[in-house]
Amino acid sequence: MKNPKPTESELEILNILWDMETATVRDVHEELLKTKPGGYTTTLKLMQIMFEKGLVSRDDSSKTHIYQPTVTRQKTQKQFLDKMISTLFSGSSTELVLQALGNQKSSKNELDEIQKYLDNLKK
Amino acid sequence: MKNPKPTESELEILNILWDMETATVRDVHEELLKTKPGGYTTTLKLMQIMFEKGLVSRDDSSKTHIYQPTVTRQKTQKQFLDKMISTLFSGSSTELVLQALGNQKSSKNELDEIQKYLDNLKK
DNA sequence: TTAGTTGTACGAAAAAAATCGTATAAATAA
DNA sequence: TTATTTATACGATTTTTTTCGTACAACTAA
Repeated sequence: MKNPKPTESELEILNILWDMETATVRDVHEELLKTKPGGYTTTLKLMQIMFEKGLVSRDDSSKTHIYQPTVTRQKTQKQFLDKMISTLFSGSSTELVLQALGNQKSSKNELDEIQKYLDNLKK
Repeated sequence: MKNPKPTESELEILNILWDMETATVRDVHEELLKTKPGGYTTTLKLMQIMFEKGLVSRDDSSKTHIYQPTVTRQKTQKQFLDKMISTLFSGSSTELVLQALGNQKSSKNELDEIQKYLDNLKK
């Protein structure tokens, strides 16, 4: 599979890897435990599967392997956004944006930032 | 379960129901076939499960049951957006909006619409 | 050296989701 | 009436995802 869509659990792990840049299974597992119970080997297995799928790479030169994400946060965000726009917003990113803006209200600063961005886009 | 998160397949069916307002299993199945192969009973089973979950209601007064979505497109959009914002955009809807705007470029008209919306929000 | 600790590999079980076959009842056509 | 078509119900199987137990190797401390 070229761009395998990460599963829910894999996404949690990717999030940690994106923050840490580089991490061992234990690092990731400890971080996961903060929000979700589970055994160490579960995390290990997941990361092994992610390695097989090519979602992460690893340095196995020493006993404790060191993992890195191979997909970027941005790319993955885009992957999920695109999917969502097509299946839930009939292909209209505008619809999604309006809905997202309506949902949680952003601060004035954030709105300004978006407007600035829009002005740029329009030029 | 109060607000069960529809699965991928259930979402496809909901999309059809949202468009048709009301539909039989056959209606839905025929529509599904246009984009995805599969047997009739598969669709039937899925819709039965959705009924059990409360995602759809049905009128079974005649032999051929007539289904309706019980969740709105909007509510479901919000449900998935919220999930996505929290797991993939560290809780920032602004980040998501910027990313969505950057991805596919919207037409000038759409951008205007968003700006108008923003102006309204800021007041 | 030997016991304990920490790590990976791997298979298998459990859980969740999707698919389908078969039975059967109701409607329809001949 | 009888055969055919068209539905639902429902259990079973398959597939995908998640979880975990066990074996074993490498490192660490005594």
